[in-house]
Parts: sequence; structure tokens; C-alpha cells
Amino acid sequence: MKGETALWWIRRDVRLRDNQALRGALAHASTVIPVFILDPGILRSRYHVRAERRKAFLFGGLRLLDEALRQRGSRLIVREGAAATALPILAQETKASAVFAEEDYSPAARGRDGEIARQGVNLQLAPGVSVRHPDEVRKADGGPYTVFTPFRRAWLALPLPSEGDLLPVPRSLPAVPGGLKSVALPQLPLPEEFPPGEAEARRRLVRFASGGKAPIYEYGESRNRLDWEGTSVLSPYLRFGMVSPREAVVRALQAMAEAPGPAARASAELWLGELIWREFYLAILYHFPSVLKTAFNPALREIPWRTAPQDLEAWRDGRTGYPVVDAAMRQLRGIGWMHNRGRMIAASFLVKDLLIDWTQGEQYFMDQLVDGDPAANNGGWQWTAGVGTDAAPYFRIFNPVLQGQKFDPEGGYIRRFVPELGRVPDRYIHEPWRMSGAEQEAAGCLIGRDYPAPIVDRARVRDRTLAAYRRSQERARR
DNA sequence: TTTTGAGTTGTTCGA
DNA sequence: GTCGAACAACTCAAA
Repeated sequence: MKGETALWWIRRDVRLRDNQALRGALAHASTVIPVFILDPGILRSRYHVRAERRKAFLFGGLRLLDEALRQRGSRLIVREGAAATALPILAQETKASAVFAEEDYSPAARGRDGEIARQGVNLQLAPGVSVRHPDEVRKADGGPYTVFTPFRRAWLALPLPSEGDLLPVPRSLPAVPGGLKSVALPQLPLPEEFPPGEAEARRRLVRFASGGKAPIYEYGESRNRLDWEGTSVLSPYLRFGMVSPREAVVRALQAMAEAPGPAARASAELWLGELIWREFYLAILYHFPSVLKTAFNPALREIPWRTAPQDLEAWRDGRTGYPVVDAAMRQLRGIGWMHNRGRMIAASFLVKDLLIDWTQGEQYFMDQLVDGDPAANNGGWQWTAGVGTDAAPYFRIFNPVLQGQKFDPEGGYIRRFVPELGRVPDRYIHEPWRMSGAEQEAAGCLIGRDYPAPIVDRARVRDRTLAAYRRSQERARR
């Protein structure tokens, strides 16, 4: 309405395109003030982690968003402090009659939004973090799904978004009143492999999913290869809404419709499935917020984990002596991102081989990942640990040697991140400890000096892990 | 209410 | 080298 002022509160929707919170604000008021609240607790809510990379990525994205806003006659206002304090102050100061934001489902976000609403702020939540609200996808009896496949079926049965649903970038935006204080965002070193921003996000989405030869059509085969770039690497951008999840879904559906053949179509559908996994874990966190504290499966809450600080440290540092595990962990620390296959292998090793509490791994991943999202990260860890929503049998224990041979056959991934194995022959690259003394010498890699010997004997791992899980089930039965 | 089919991503063993 | 079965039994979803 004319004369009204609204705040567009940016949280994890750092974009102008297809932004329903922004559209809501523009429809409601003639003056719209884009605001970001620099909360000291940001991005770590219940995790005791620093998350430096995510902050850098987010702040970089906000700077670019500010540029785009200025090109359209607006600008970004940044305020410091707890959102529950800073936002009502700003709303009062600007006489804003409403605050528009994208609804976020984490317990921390919901707690924060509830508190703000209780303070009398007219907080209008718009969809956008997920394509479907967790309440939309329900079983016939009204309850939420806890198994992925039926969830996906029900998700796909609802009306699908199409090109016409995507909201365009507003060509111009109302000016922000002068005199409003705004603090500078901290300058942090940007993650090299992930230039932030909406433009980069779109480039990646288009490169991955558009055109007859798009990688999305190879996804079925290439997504598991650690040594190929077969995935979209969109996760950090989806995490902060630099691309709209709805647009990603529309591109996937388009790719399916235009697929050059049935295999290509199946590949594109597989990628769409990954987007639905994202929705699934967002919904799980929404309906079962306790998963951030404890295993979803009550029978597996009493596993007698090992306390082994040195093993945990070796895992974090990528010094386990299992090349594919170490490569994955060094990729994580090196670039703040890990190939999904690597995440499964590394996570399985911590939980099943070292028998260390999965929440330790969850925590470390949240510290390092530029795409770290509580819902997806927690879901992934619970899945790997076999304590989560899906009925995966817990005796499924990844063998890092086999996984390496299958998904990094020539060791290209390993050599990239574990340079001390660079000259180890292909036939030993997944089991360097099997080299003779002379072979180690020739490869310039002495086991125990240049690269560690395996920190666990895998032959014993299986029994130890199965026994620990069984123990938890027995305790739960009583 | 009962029944039935199914469940992302694996490994190992023996034929 | 390849293939199928066993792993161990459970819960969920839907008819």
C-alpha cells in the first residue's frame, strides 16, 4: 500500500530472482527495506563451531546482493545484534508495518521467529526455503512421512512448479530512506572454489542442467565418481538461497522433458530426487526437531561409542591410513566441500570403523562445510550411522578399499588431495600398506613415515560395530 | 484391522 | 570373474 513501509528480512534467500518474501514485501508496501541481521550466534545456533567458511560465503553473497540492490535504486541495511532485539528496533525506527521473510524450519529459526512475532512484529513468512512446506506432504492419515520413497511419491503427486511460477528479478526497487544506520559486514577470505552470489549460482545451474549435452544427463553414472566433476556442486548456493530451490526443480523437470533418451531422462530424474531428499530432510527436521539432539531411531540411542580423541583427530586431519577416507577429509578441510560419495565413505569410517559417536562427525562437518545445513547434514549422518529415518540395515559397513576401487579407480581423487601418495602405483593406491619396502622406496612413500599405517584393522571392525549396535537394541528392548 | 510389499547409496561368502 | 544369497529382522505405508 502507498505510504506503507515493509522490511524484507534476508536470511537464507540471498537472491532477487524467484523470491517470494521480496515479492510479498513489494506487494504490501511502497517502501521496502532489505535488511540483514548480523547475529553473533549466526550459523552455529546449537553447534559449537565457528563455521568461518559459511560466514565468508554468506557475507560475500550479501555484498553482491547489495550491489544488485543499488543498481535498482535500493540498498542493503545491515544491523548487528540478536535478531529478536535488532529487528523490532529497526521495525519501530522505520515504522514498518510488516516484516517479510522466507520461512526456515530449523528449531533455532523457528524459536527466533516465534519470539519476534511475540514482540508484536507483524512477521509474514513466505515459502521458498523448500518447494513444498513440510505440512503439505502428508500421509493419508495426516502424519508426516518418515521413509523417503513414499515421501518422494507423494511429493511428486502434488502440482509441480513450472517456468511460469518463477518470479522475475524486479527491474527497479523502491529507494531506502536516508539516515538509516548500517554496519559493515566483516571481510573474511572467500572460499576459493565457491565464488558467492546469485550470478554464479545461475551459471552453475544452467551449465549443469541446460542443453542436450548437459551433465545432468550423465548424472546417473557420474555422480558417484570421486575423480570426475559429475555433480552440480550447487549445495552452497542452495544452502543460502542464491538460487531458488523451485528454479532448480523447474530446470530438472525441463531437463526430463527434453531428455535425448530414456537413460538421460532417468539421470535427470535422479537429480530431481536429490532435490527431493533435501526437502525430505527439511521436513524431518521440522516434524522431528529432536533429531538434532538424538538418534531418530529410539533403539539406537544407547550405542556404547568409543572415546578415542586420537582417532577422532586422525580422522579430522585425514591421517587414518585409508587413502580414500583421507582424501575426502582433506578435501573438506581444503575447500570446505566434499563429494557426496566422499561424505558417505568418510562418515561411515568414523562411525562404523572407529565406532565414534556420529554427532562428533556431524559437528565437525558443520564447522567445515560451506554448504553445511542442519537438516541435510544431520539427515546424512543419521543415515550413515544407520540410526535415522530410513530402514537401512546397520550391518551395511562401507569398505574404504572397495569404495575407492569402485569410485576412484585410478586414484585421481586420492592423488589430488593426498600428495604423498602421488607416486604410488595404481594397484596399491587404495592399499599402500601392501607395498613392499622396495616399492615404498620407489614411490617415495614410506608407510609410517610419509603416510600413516591404517589406524584400525578392518577385519575386526565389523564384529565390534555389530556388537555395539546390538547392545543398544537390547538396552532399548528392556 | 490386518496384511503385504518395500526399504538410496553395501559387503562378503561360496558356488 | 560373476552372481545370488545372507546379513537380521523391523518398521513404514498403503491397500
